[in-house]
Amino acid sequence: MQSRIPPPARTGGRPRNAAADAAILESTRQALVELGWSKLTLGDVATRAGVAKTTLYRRWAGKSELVVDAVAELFDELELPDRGSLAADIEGVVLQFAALLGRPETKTALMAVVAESTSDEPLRERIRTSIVDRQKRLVLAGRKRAQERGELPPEPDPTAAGLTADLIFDVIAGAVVHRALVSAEPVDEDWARRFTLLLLGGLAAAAAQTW
Amino acid sequence: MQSRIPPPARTGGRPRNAAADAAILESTRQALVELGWSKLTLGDVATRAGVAKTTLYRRWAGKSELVVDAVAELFDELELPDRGSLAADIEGVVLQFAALLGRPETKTALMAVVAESTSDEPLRERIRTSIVDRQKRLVLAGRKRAQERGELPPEPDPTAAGLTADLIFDVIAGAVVHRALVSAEPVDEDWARRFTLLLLGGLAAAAAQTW
Amino acid sequence: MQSRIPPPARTGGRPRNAAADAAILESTRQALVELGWSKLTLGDVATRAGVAKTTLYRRWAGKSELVVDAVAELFDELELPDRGSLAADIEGVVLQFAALLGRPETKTALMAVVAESTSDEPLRERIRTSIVDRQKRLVLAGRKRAQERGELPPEPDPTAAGLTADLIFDVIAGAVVHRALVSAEPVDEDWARRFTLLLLGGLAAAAAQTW
Amino acid sequence: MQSRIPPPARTGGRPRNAAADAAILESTRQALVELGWSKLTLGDVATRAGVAKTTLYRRWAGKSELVVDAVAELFDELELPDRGSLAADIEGVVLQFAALLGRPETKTALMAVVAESTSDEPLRERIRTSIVDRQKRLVLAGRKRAQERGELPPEPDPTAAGLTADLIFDVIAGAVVHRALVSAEPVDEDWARRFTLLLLGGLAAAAAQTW
DNA sequence: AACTAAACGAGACGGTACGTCATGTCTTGCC
DNA sequence: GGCAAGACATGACGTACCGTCTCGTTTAGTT
Repeated sequence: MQSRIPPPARTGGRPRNAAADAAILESTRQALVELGWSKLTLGDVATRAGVAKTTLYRRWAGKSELVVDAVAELFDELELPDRGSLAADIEGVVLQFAALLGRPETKTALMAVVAESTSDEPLRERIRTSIVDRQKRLVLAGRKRAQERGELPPEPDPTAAGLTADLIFDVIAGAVVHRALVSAEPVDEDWARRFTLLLLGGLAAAAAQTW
Repeated sequence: MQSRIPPPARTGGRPRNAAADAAILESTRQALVELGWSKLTLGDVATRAGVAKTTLYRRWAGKSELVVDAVAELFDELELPDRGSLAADIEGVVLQFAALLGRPETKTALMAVVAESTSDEPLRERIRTSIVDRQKRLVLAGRKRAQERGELPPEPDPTAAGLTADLIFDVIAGAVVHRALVSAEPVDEDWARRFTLLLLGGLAAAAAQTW
Repeated sequence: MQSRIPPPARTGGRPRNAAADAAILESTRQALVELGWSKLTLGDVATRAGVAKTTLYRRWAGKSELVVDAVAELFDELELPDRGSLAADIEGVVLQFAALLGRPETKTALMAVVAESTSDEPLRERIRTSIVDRQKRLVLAGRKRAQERGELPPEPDPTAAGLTADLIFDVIAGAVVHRALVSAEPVDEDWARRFTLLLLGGLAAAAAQTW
Repeated sequence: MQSRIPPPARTGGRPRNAAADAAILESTRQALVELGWSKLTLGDVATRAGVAKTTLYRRWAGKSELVVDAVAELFDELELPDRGSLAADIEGVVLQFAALLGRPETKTALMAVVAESTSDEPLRERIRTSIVDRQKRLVLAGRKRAQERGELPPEPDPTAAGLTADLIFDVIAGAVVHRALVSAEPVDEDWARRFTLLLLGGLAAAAAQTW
């Protein structure tokens, strides 16, 4: 995944300061918390990072690209906890994801860049690769683990398996995001339990059908 | 819900031009389609509407408020079709909602104002009353109709009923939005059928438990 | 002479603040004294004048145009003193002109805008009308007065008269500017006397020839 | 006169590339013609000369110094032609000087560096030695030759001689510059003849006085 | 029919941020 | 040590919108 503007083919010249990247991304998250998306300015980010505006523009094409990168780093910490059962694993992921969305930089930035991406195809692509697909791995890993535990039967048809995984993913991610950001209600243990119950029940019912 | 700035108590003076409101809202939607949220400017909207900037500011407090109103009008057309069964009704709502989200002005505006609302409580309130609650009513109406048909048992506990309705609502709206805007995959009849199957199966399983 | 950007044909709208013009021009001269031409910035001028940068750009196209106007105001104070004889009048004008060129805002600005004008024809035209031609009037007025006094014969041939006036003008203005700005030597009473002697002697000799 | 930054005392290391100097000065003149003073940038000059910016800064302190050197080279070609009489010699110098000022790089650069020099004493000094004094020598040489021819009497008082030479120099250089750059009229043979007539007549008249 | 008070268009205004550009310095690796 | 390449901090550029303001001009509904 390449979202920063790459340095020119190295034929000479002073190399870019690697520390600046980290400082810029951290400052971006900080500024997002304090100012929100629409009041965040690249000049301000540069100042916080102790870096010139030109340095920032040399590496990122604009506000959206920078924010996507800054937020994407946060999604690296998501992982599938092993809580012993499929239901518990799902609850764990839901709560972990909700905790991430509860952080002000994430909640503000995520919706804003998605909004921008509705009229910017490359940006949508970058969001998908940098952010969204990291979560999809969790769904696949969770199913694999459940199958190893014998909680789920092996899926013989790979096409149907992919469709189901996509559906599950949209349901989980969509419900949690909607609950947290649109309904603005807490995603607590109780909600996670009820949601997991609904999801697993639905999957069982669906598995009984011909898809 | 009143989001426009109200005219002063009428003691005389020229009344506001009612046609201007419609022109402004329509121009706002048009501009959203062409420019997206971040490049939409109020000056541009005023020009398109053939109206002075002052006229616009006399009636709305800012960009977010204006866009919420402009988009809210689109949600007026949502209604619960009677397709004969609970499953068919849900599929109908899903497809209707997806069709609305397919329009560029809706998709852009919805995510953008939600993003702004993460750091603007009054705005979130306005979004809830103008937009979100219009959808939630469909869930409630759908359940009522299903109970009348005998497809669902009456819910004796109003608290549990509310919790369930909220959960269903977050799942439906969240999944459709995520599919349409983030995954950027089509919400077609097939997807709607598979999603409905999952949802109803989950509800049945959940109803068998003590919530 | 029109060097400011004119306001649009008045059909409505808030009128320009006339006081701002004076404040801007005065601030420009002040900044020229302190900073010199190349370090003068329009943002700084705007700040000094207590005016927004946009106001400044609404009225002038750029640095050169602004400085020409600012300096041109200084040339309004030049006038032909009546000192009783042609020689004394010339000496008076020379000293007056030298005093003007001695002011730091004039000396810096004049050469700089002339330099810019070498690759900017409209600017040269503006300099000529706003600044240079004001001085040429002094030559014509001086000759007229000398003719009334009987010190010079009436000039029957208008073409030759024009040529002579242009030549005199280039000699006077050029010599004073060169002495003051390039040689950087004082234009004092002694120099003025010697220069006038040379000029009048030359004119008398030239008048004896067929031009 | 040394206006380039001298290389460090030679203790070893790679010597400077002498060809680069010529390329830089030539590129400077070229860029002056195309861009004018204010739009000329050192980075652009370096690129044209096929040289790194650092090389340029290693040798010159800034834009003014570089341009003075670039233009000074042009003044090397000035010389006093022997046309047989004082009047003809003066006309020849005037035309030669005018031809130099007619070149766009000269006219632009000369005024610009003089403007900068009004607030930069070392720069003025450099201009005087590199450029102005080259012209003044022509005045002195011309007088010497005229005295040898017997057209002018020997000047017994060296102080008065210096004063007169300075005055003549300011008058010639000033008038030609003003005619060419400010009035923007051609300095042709006719003008040169009329100007010389005026000057020589003035000198004769002045010589008749006690200075 | 005249009065009155607000709406309206136009556009100036003080601000703030934009994204670009030039300056003069620095760092790196090759000659 | 010179040199090409290019990153860097700095700071001005000229533009675009912001939201407010000041005009002169409608446009009702009173009186």
